[in-house]
Amino acid sequence: MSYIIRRVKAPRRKPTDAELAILRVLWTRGPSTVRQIAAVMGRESGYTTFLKLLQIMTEKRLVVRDESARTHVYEAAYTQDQTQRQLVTDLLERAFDGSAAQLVLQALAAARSSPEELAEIRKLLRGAGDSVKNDDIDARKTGGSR
Amino acid sequence: MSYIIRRVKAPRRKPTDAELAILRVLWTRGPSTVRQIAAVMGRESGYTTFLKLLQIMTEKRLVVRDESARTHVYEAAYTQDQTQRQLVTDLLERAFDGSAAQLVLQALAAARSSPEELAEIRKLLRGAGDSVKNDDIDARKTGGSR
DNA sequence: CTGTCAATACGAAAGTGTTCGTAGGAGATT
DNA sequence: AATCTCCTACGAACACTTTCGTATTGACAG
Repeated sequence: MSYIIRRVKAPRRKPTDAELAILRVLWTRGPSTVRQIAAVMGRESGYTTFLKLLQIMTEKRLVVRDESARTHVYEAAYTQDQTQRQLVTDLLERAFDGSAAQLVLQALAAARSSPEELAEIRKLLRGAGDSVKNDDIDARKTGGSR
Repeated sequence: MSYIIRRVKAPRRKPTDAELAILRVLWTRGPSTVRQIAAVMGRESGYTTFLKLLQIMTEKRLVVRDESARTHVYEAAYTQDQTQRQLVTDLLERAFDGSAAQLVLQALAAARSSPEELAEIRKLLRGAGDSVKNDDIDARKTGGSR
């Protein structure tokens, strides 16, 4: 007798480009309908495209769907922090051999950070001391983004 | 009269997963043959897969092929630094709204950096002063990676 | 009840990425 | 020359992502 191996819970792949774009809307706007998302993205025409994507994302458990009302409301299943960390971890091992220092270096070079940002990063490093605890960092929030 | 728009030079897309894996081999080993790459990756069986990928990468100008000998030798077209920066830039705007500070934060949280790495990052920040010049950073080299 | 509007569900098409089987050529060995 | 081995070239198959056309359903006004 042979068994078919069935994956009970998807291994949580990283979101694709289009999916990430939608997640960004959900993170900034909060729970939203398909139409709202399409509107924010300035593609009112491609309504069904977003619907389809959100259906797929629901299957992948990237978003949670509230079906109580006739018009469904979607919400990101993971916080922006969680997803960002996942993506950074992925990039770290795919292209940086796990060297966070090298990645930080490239980030600074790529973004030409403002003095404010540099100061903030210094503060974070100082605060982190010598061992970084994830929860500490989760609690902290960065003020302005650009 | 109407003209067909022809893209003369591909806009240099970012390497895919499989492509990046091959590039990593080329960066560490230097110019290599298909067989060498397949061997390093422990997939001697999938020889033609790597050959195909390298042919595609040659078209995309991700690698340069030396055809002078019967057995071709491939070399990365861009340095690891250049590619890393491209990938970081991409991630930065796709998932971090351009906030380098936030990305640095997540990198530190994700990697649980060693004290040595943290010290190194601090040094880089100090050296960077208030405005980061890319060339400065290019010149500098990080010692150990993990 | 019936028509209309807006929303979901579904599937097909097009593009890209990855794997692999097969063909054919060049050089070495017998 | 015939054969064997290693190499490149090529195309097909498969999976995944994105887009879009069409069908169906539910709510509601008339």
